[in-house]
Amino acid sequence: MSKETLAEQIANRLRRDILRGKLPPGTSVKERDIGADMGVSRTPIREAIRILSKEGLVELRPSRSPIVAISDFKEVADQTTVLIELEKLSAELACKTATDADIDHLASIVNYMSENFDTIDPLDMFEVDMSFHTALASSSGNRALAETHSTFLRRLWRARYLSARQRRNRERVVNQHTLILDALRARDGQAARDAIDYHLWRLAEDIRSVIEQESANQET
Amino acid sequence: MSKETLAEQIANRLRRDILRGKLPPGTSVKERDIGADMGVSRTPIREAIRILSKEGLVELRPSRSPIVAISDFKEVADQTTVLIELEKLSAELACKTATDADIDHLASIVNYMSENFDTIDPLDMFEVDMSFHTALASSSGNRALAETHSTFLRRLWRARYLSARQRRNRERVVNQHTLILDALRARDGQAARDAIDYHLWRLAEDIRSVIEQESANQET
DNA sequence: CAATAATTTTTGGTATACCAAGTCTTCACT
DNA sequence: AGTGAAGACTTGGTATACCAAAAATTATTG
Repeated sequence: MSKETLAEQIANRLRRDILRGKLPPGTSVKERDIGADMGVSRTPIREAIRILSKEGLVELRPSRSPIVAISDFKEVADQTTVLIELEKLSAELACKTATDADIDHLASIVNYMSENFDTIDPLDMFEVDMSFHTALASSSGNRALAETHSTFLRRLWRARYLSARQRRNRERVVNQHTLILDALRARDGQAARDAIDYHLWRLAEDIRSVIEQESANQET
Repeated sequence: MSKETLAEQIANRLRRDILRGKLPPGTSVKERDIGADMGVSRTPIREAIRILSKEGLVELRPSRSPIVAISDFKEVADQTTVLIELEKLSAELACKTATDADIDHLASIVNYMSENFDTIDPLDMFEVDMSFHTALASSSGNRALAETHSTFLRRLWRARYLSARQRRNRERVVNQHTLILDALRARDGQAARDAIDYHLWRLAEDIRSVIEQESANQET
């Protein structure tokens, strides 16, 4: 039994399909078709589409089928820029407000990654990586910030997912996470900002290369 | 004739009522009642409520009437923190990307404020002030940033509105806007960040005092 | 054959109806 | 009078039906 509303379930399912690439960008999302597929009426589907629209995953067009958002290169770069800024702020705030439990939690994530980083499945590793950043944002104690951060993290999920798959040197990630954690432990806001900046800047580069490669393939 | 969908019109109307205080925090927003008042069915109203919920103006509760969001003090402070960070980023980016037209537009707003700041109605002045910040975010050339910024600006609308009404020294605002504009013209990203930081920090103080005062009244 | 007008179809927007899960009221029983 | 159970009512969630606008298609005409 699920306590979620139907619309939320549908939103979750559609979100997964979009992020995993089952519904590639540009695909039209027709209320009736989806409804027929999933055996539910248009109403909750409509609502689910609105949810995803606010998350930036689908694009609403007046009197036209919504489509899966096409993330052109600049769009992704822009979103990454915002994400970095939000996470830097999170780190800085977390230096003041993070509890010992918060830090322990982050440490355990880093630990897990470092101990398993050559045996773990890349996809699982990716999920763990995400959880580190989410936990960091949460420990800022600023709910609005954590939520907005989470939204951007989700929008960039696909790009990050693709870039994480092809990345070889995961050791780098562990080291950088450790740096962030150290700054947090030292309660050094500026150091934390710098560590995040450096870490995510590398991410941005990875994403850039993936997007370029993907759009190059699409031209073909 | 309006090109907006009914749901959007309703959302706009409800948003205005909430921000202007006609629907004070805690008021329950019942689909059927609103529908009866405005002579429309529940469907678009339901959708409007979802929109406002994503904007943080109303709070959805499982199996319960949504209520107008209660903005406790920390919540507003947190949102202000995020807004400041977003606007600092906007200013920094704008130093690189703003076109001459963008800067001219901002300059005209500052000009208008400076020339009319003792004759203009406080409310209109407030709207002009808002447009300055919105225009600044837009000239960053980062759509995701501008949209998120706009969301937070809107969430804080009521608090800013209240603080703007009681503020006497609007000259200060004009001066600070001029500083921001100067930094922009000089394409000095750091100076722009600092100018924004200083300007909005004052705003945060104003908001703080208003909220404290309001919640004090509410205790009575 | 081309262009355009008419029509059919598709699709989102809105209204209405029904249902289930709470909430509140009321009334019976101790 | 206090307590609790039953039922009426409120309210959000979902399904279905209808409408209008926009696309796509077909027909018509030069």
